[in-house]
Amino acid sequence: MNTKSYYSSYPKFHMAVDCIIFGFEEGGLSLLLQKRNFEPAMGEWSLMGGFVEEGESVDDAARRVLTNLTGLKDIYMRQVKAYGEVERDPGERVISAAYYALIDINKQDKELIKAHNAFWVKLDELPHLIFDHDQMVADALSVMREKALSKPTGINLLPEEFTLTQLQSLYEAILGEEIDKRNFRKRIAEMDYIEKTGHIDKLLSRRGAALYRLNPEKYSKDSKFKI
Amino acid sequence: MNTKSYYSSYPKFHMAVDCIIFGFEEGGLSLLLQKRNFEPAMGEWSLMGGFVEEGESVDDAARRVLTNLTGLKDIYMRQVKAYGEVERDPGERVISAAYYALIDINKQDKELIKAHNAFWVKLDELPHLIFDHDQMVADALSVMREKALSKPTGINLLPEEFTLTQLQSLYEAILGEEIDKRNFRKRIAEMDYIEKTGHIDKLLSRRGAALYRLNPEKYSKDSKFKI
DNA sequence: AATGATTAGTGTAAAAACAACACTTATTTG
DNA sequence: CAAATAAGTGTTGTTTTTACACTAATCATT
Repeated sequence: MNTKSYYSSYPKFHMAVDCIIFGFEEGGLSLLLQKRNFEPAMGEWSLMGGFVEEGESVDDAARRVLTNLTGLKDIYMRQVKAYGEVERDPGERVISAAYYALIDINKQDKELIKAHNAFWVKLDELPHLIFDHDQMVADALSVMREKALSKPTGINLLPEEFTLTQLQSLYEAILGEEIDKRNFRKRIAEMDYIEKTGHIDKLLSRRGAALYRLNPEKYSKDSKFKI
Repeated sequence: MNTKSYYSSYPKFHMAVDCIIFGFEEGGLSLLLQKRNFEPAMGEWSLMGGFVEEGESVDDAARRVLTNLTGLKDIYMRQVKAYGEVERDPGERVISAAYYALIDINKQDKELIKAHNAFWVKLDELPHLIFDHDQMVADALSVMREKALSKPTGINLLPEEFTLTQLQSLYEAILGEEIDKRNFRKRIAEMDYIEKTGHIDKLLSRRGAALYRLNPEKYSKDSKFKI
């Protein structure tokens, strides 16, 4: 019996991924958006997306789209959910899985971004996006913030060794709110896998600041983290 | 220009839904599983699934599968995520979105279930499931429990008017752990949208117990709920 | 009528977590 | 040597969470 025939009577659909690419810089997050210079919805703003290819997992498609646009590889991406309304894309039916990523706003291939007519837009200045992309962004933000509260998130955007001020800025950007410095440091001090390296940074401040790193040997999925 | 042609060069995929149907009864949750009497993976255990049809949203496909199996309509279902590994179904490539639902284990169409060769299995006695269905169940449980901690969940499984003991049993089943009675009642007392009706249940206990109901007019998405 | 069984209903106190808050220190620059 | 800058540090009050045990009402049994 030919196993390829079990499902042949069922319909097939275009499957896409849409990437919510958050860019971190001191002061807040931005989103990498595309001003569409192609149909459909030419001239409007949208997330960066792409179609899943034969023989490619949906996760891999998301990674490919991210790499094509930014040149970055091996970036943590997480699926938010799939969006499957019939008319979500008015052109033709497409089911799309949304993924988010968080990257350093200064570490991507500017040429590639320009070639795709993509721009960084601050989170609090977002234009209206096509289709259900506004919803995708809202969902992704909520998932990412939820995660950031209970797992170290985005530490890979900082240098290998970082100051607590840098770490706090990262968290303030992700959460979109200010954090009390003393309370923040108290909480970090409880996590033994974020450890002082003994090195001192002399570039970011006059006084100098202790450098820390995340010790991957001490960190596991069950390690406690609470901001 | 024919809008139907924008995407025509991209591949298409079978799109399925898999339903994690939790059944509530005093004492714990069960899962409605299918002992497959068809290929592929005949004889093995799996979630109840189905293919998305032309002109049908993915959400609607999940609702249809639930209705076909249980006879139940208008049940809250929530998507967990989409699963898109290339080889996840060894027969042929299928992308699947997982949805969970929580229903009353005594309120479904037993004939339909029998016709589908489906059975209720206690959560702590689950067999190994085919493909990535174990992962789907784990993910769904985690999403549902997360939700139950911050939103009233499953109250529709109780009678219109219910006792606090019933509500506590529901929550103990969902969370899979015992809850302190006094602390539980204290927390419920803080939610003004769960209100005493003034009626007394005389069936479930000798003493009789005050009946409560969820007042939908007082309840909104932003209402506080914390177990 | 009294006893036993069953489930409903109730409060307190200790511990832990969280939130608010301001000054001193080290260093560089002018 | 004064000014500027960012790092670093504790305490206190408030809120939240947890642990814990007895009385009340009713029905069934004898």
